[in-house]
Formats: sequence, structure tokens, C-alpha cells
Amino acid sequence: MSENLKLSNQVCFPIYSLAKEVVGLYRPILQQLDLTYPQYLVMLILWEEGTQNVSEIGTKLHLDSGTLTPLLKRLEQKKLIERNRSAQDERIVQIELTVNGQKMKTAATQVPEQILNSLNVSVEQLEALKTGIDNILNQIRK
Amino acid sequence: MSENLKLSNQVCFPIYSLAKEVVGLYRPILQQLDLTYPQYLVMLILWEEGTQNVSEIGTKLHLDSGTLTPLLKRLEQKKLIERNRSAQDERIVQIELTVNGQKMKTAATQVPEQILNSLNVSVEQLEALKTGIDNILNQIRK
DNA sequence: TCTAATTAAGTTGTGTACAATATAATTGTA
DNA sequence: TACAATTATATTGTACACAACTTAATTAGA
Repeated sequence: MSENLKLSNQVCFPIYSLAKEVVGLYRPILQQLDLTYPQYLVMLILWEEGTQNVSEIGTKLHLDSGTLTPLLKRLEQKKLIERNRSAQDERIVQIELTVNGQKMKTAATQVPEQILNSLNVSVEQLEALKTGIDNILNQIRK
Repeated sequence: MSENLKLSNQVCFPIYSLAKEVVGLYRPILQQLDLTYPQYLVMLILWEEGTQNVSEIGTKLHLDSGTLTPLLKRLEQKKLIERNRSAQDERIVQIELTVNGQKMKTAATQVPEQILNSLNVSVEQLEALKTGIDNILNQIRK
């Protein structure tokens, strides 16, 4: 096999591995908030942008209802969000933070700091990585 | 929140997203071999390095027995591998390719090419990304 | 306006991931 | 040599992730 062809394995496996490592870095930190990483991503959106449809969250996180519906039900069970059918359009479920969910935002401000510490990489390196990843994501999604 | 702190979210989410996209690129290609991406990774190891313990595969892929045992049972059901307890040490399960599993190697040589095409990125960009990811992986795992 | 197409969310089934624990075999040591 | 620690794999339980399908509501077109 040519070196170029081997390259896809040599890039894709590290991508797959890195994602697992990164989620693993979040795990002990988010455990203090009783959140998983995907749950944290949903909370981030709600903290920053307020009430959202299920499909709006899905578009932003690239997750479908098969993943989101049970995840959102778990957040609801934890009393962090409420799920309400829209009165105008009964198909739509609005996801809204509870007071509890709002309060968690304060505690969660420490998360990025802790992640940045455990990543243990220079800001320059992170910036470069972000640029490289965004480029490829744009190519793939184009 | 300072720009530096936001950065961890702005890097970690793309890492998580890219991994899902990449696995998604493999999906239709590997579907022709009736393999998932993690199953393909196991087969790659067996094709390149021959018979392995479960724990050797686990070390190389960073997967534990909770993930590997059911995955390997599925490969066994597909008649691609055999799982045999070692005679010397009954704790150890040796994973060996069947003739069928060996044969699949030929068909699988096309996979990297197809992935490289669908990634649609220059080899230089891929090399750069690989370097960046490997650096961070080394930092995290150090 | 009636109905076909579309849309939003939910459900079902399969397959990772991983923590926590269990089981059985082997090793080390008093 | 007993027997406590260690090791290798398996099991159980929880939580994504996504394909395929279902259900119910809305919209669009004849």
C-alpha cells in the first residue's frame, strides 16, 4: 500500500482516538455536575442562546432525534430542563432551562478552565489544531 | 468568559464532531464489507500483525474488554475470526483470522483510497492535521 | 377544500464506549 | 505449599449514536 493510502488510516484513527480522549478529559470534570459531554453541549447551547427546538439543538450539535429525545428526557429527569409542546405548532417541542438549569451555568464556568489545564497544550497549538479541523470539517460537510 | 477559556469548547467540540464525521465517511464504504469502523480497526490489526490477545488489541485501540468482548463475538458470528483460549494460560483468548477473514483483506485494500477521496483534502493538510493531533494525544496520554 | 407531501419528534433495534463488578486462572510470597 | 494479590476476560448497567420506521401535525397543491 502506498504511503498516501496508509495516511487515511494514520489520520482517521488518531481523530477517533483523540475524540475519545477529550471526552474522557471532560468525564471527571462534568461528573461533578452530573452531566455527560453531550448533555453538557446541550446545556451550553441553552445557556448561551436560550430556549430552543429539539431540531435546532440537533442542527447545532449534528445529532438527530433518536439521540436527542432520550438525552433530553434525562436532562428533564434531573430537573435541568423542561420539554413543552409549542402551542402554535404541536409538532415542535421547546427545550427550556429550569431555574436549576440556569443556576448550573455559574458552576459550569469553571469547566473550560479545567479542560484547558488538563489538555496541557499551548494556546497556539490549540488554535492551529482548531484551524486544521475546521478546514477539514468544512470540506467534508461542503 | 475570556477568549482563551472559550477556546477549549471551540476546539473540543470540533474534535468530537470531526470524529463522528470521519466514522460517518467510513460507514457506507465499510457497509460493503459488513463492518463497522471499530470492527475494521480490529481487522486491520489482525491483517497487519496476525493473531493477538484481546488485551493486545485493547492496548492498540484503547478499548477495554467491555467493548471488545461483544465486538469480537460479532466478528466471530460473521466467521471472520476465531476466539480460542490459550492452552498455556487459560485466561488468555487468542483472536485469529479465519480463511474468510484473511480473504477480506484484499477487498479492504480499497478502503483507504475511497476514504482519501471522500475526505477531499490535500495530503499536505492531512499531514499537518496528523502532526497536530499526534502532539496533543501525546500530551494527554503522557 | 380535500388530500398528498412534508415536517418534527418519538420509537425500535443495533452497535459502540466505559465504569463497576465478577469469575477464573496464574503468580508471588510468607 | 497454601493463599493472597494480580491478571485476563466476561458481564451488567448506563448512555450515546445512528438507521429505519412511526406518528401526529402542518403545509401545499390539484
